[in-house]
Amino acid sequence: MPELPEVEAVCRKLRRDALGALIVRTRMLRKRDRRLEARTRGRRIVDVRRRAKNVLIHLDGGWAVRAHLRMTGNLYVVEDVRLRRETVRAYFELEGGAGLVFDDPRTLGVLELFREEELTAILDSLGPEPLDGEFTVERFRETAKASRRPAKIFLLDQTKVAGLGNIYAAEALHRARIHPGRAMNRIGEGRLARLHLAIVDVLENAVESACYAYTGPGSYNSEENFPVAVYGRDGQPCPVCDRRVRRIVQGGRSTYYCPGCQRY
DNA sequence: AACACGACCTGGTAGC
DNA sequence: TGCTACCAGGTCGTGT
Repeated sequence: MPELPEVEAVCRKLRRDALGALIVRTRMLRKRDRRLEARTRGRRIVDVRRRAKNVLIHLDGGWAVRAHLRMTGNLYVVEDVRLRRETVRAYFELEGGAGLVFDDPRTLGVLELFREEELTAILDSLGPEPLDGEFTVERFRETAKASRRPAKIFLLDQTKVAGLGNIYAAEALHRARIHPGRAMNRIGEGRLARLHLAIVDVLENAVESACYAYTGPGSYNSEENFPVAVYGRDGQPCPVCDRRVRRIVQGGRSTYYCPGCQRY
């Protein structure tokens, strides 16, 4: 489910609710996660950070948990760890009875334990963070020039820009008025700069509404929280020009765009 | 380098 | 009501 803004919201909530907490017990309900049980017990959560769509839970002693929520994952703290949802895949029982829960109905998410040094090596392959200074127009232009891929596909590549997913890639292209099928290296300087700005704007707005509105599973990206212009609005009028939004398939996934606003 | 596909999984919903 | 088919916010690996 989550793209950068939702993952950011998750991280902020975890910092608020779990920072400094001691993990007294860990229960992994899936075999493939069991490796984490022994090594997380008795450790304290010293930091929670985000890199791209990864949630990084730093523990004392130089360990870190990398959580990737993929399509349906969610991480949150419950006051009473004994109150459990069906779809919970893992929980870290915290000192005092609260629980840090990894909820993941579709079980596509990832939980991994690393030494801090290993973690940095893995995260280094990701592209620049769009809301940090490292995502400059120059850098964006350079990678764009080197790629003939359609814009939408390019934006989903986490080594080019970190954190965009299917929704915000579509929204950024709409805001920049660029057709999702346009080859990256054929977009002119001005429009490229516009796209760069659109990515930052869309994500900043979405972070704001995600952090404000995100309260638990299934509750984000509803129309009130983040008014999408095109995503999921096949056949409905574009809020800018009133033409009907279209759905196409790129790389096996839906792309929504407005044929009126977004030109090649 | 790009593309097409399948794999990983479960659940919701539209249509018959 | 009950079945089927298709859809889903992500990523990785394989083959062409």
